[in-house]
Amino acid sequence: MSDPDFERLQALRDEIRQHDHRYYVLDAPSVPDAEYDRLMRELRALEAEHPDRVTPDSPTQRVGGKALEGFAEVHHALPMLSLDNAFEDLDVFDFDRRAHERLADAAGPIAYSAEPKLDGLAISLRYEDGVLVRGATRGDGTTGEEVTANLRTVAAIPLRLRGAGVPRVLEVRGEVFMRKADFERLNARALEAGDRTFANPRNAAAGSLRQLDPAVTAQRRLSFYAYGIGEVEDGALPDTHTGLIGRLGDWGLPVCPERARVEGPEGCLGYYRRIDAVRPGLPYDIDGVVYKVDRLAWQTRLGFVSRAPRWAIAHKYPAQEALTVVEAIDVQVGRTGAITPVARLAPVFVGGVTVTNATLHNFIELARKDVRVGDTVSVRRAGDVIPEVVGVVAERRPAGAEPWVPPTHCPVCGSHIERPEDEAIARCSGGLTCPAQRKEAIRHFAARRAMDIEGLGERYVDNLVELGYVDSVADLYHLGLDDFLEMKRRADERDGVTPETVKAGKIATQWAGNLLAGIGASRDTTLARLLFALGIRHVGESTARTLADWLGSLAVVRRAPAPVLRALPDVGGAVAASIAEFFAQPGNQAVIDRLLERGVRITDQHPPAPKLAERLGLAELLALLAVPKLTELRSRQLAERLASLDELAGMGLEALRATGLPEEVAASLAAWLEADEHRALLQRADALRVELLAAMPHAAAAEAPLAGRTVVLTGTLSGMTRETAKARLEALGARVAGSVSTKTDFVVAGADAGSKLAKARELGVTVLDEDAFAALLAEPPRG
DNA sequence: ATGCCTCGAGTTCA
DNA sequence: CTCGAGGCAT
Repeated sequence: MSDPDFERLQALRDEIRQHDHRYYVLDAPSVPDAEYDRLMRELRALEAEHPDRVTPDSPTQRVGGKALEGFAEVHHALPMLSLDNAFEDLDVFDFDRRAHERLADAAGPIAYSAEPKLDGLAISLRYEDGVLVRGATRGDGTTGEEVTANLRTVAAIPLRLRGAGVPRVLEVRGEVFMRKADFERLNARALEAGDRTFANPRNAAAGSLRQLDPAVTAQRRLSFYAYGIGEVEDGALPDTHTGLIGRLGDWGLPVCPERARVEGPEGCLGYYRRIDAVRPGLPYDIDGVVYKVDRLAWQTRLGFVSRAPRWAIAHKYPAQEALTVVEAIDVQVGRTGAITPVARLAPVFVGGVTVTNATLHNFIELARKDVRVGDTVSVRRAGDVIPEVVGVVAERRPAGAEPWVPPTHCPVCGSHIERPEDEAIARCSGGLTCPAQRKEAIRHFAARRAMDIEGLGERYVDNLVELGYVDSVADLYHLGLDDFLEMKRRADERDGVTPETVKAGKIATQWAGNLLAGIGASRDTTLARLLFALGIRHVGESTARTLADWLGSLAVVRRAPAPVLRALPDVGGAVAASIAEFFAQPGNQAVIDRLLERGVRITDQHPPAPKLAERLGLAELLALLAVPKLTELRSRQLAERLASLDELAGMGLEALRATGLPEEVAASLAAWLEADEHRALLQRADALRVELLAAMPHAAAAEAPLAGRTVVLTGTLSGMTRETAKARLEALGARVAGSVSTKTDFVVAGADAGSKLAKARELGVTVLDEDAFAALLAEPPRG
């Protein structure tokens, strides 16, 4: 390479770096884009002639070439922490007070470094001898993903640090985000190209950074601000956080210009309000501000609580809300008859989506908020998902707006609406005579987690019920092709759909065929699915499984009296009563008979679980009868004097006294036994008890590898669906729960895990990433 | 009695 | 996801 060429190469690189720095770090572009592009093109051409001169820190190396297979894991030597959250002023005062308590020698207010909390992705950048060698996402804080190739394409991230005093090894922590303007440009372009758009800048930034092809990342304009450091070797650093961030800026790293040094909690709150005021004008989205104890030596002394530092806290802004007008308040009738008021809203964009409906939960809640038709209300997406009405803007209430009057009768069937004294939810009393409840019951029956009838969507359920083809779920199983076609024809007629063409007829036939096949395929099912599908109140997937596992067969479940049901784990008085009541209805029994007659077949019935024996001892069952004053202790006493429950049914007050029970217990029991229905219950319960104990297999099944373990799934697994993961875990004997607590044995965290992961860390619960989970499934622990 | 912890049920939008 | 309510440990 000739010297002039080499000089030109260096000059080009320097100039481009200057422009990058001015544009991304100083936010003050010095040349038009076209000029910048020209420089880049020249550099690329020159480098193409001299491939041996291409260095990793050359600006051209930002745009990576080849797509990755996946991301490698990176272990963070110093974990990337999460922060505790403050939501109210009081939380900030508490935070400051705790810091003061641990820094007894701190005279006067503590100085804090305050900065906006950007809504982006936390990353770590490793510089060795000033050159970027590795970039990684935060991941779970301990282990992240290696995204160096993608981060290289982020122009705001210097590939080489400038200036003096750069440590030999320096890990920089900061946030990758997308500016509002860049986000809008990206979405506008996507819209033009017919691609899908991103809901918000955070999603766009996350999606862009996780691109396997760095060339895609390169086309998205991502930004970066440094806000801290990780590992450092061989380097001297300032002794305050403010000084540290200033130094990072000196070395060419972009840092947030809105930073401030404030004193005491009052200073923090002042900053919080100042930023809130300018928030709409900021070029990026934020979800709060962060305060850090400024003096680094003090940070060290304060240390950590589990995974969060005691020297920093994130002060969050309330979730973004938007104002809109209530056009109407409707009520919906759920499967259990629950009446839910829903606000119909003028469409409004909030939290990344357009909202037109928002739940008002129940009458009490609605009355408390006093929402009226015509009101201007504030709407937010609770937990960033489900829209809810936060409150009414009182000043904007139109004159003459009347308080909303809850209906007294079901809008669908006209039955009375009842609300038990101590419950918040009002219910239609119509039961299955109410078409709304019937539809919901059938839809529930057909749902994927229930009988899984493919092809039976909401519209068809509505039509089948409205036109009288289906009254109960059993009716689904005797309809034939012709019935479905006839129904469709009548539905079309009713809706005024144009006369059928030959082609339409063909499509209808195909639809009916598919539905018939779907219904047929659902006939073979499991006991748990069928029990869940029946829609018994208080019996969800989990309870249905408990019933199936412990009792083993439908025959037993359908005639189990409440006390026997109460012997099962997680089944108490309310649940047992609900189940027993369901099966006490002749109509429900008839539906089950018809289901079986029409070919519904339970494939997994088995004898009752052996472990049931210890829960169905005489004493245990006595306690489960729910006789007033008959405590567990007294039940045990009584049981010792009895050979069977039958015997008890024949006992009067005298005989009971003779067993040594205290007078009032004996009296209470005698009174209870007077009722015929109670004696009948006693006998039924005892008969089933004896039968179950006799039917029980003696050999205990081998212990499953994960028996007794509770697992929680969170985030998105790339290798399998949540359903599959759940099934695999359950096959190993584990229980899959929905929320993390101290009882959770471990959490499986996929990508973009949220609050559950945070909670797991807070509680110190073991977290498995996807690889570890795969390993566990491949080789379960023995025993 | 009290306070977790889980489950059930209802919910929105793309 | 969030709420209420049921179950159960303390």
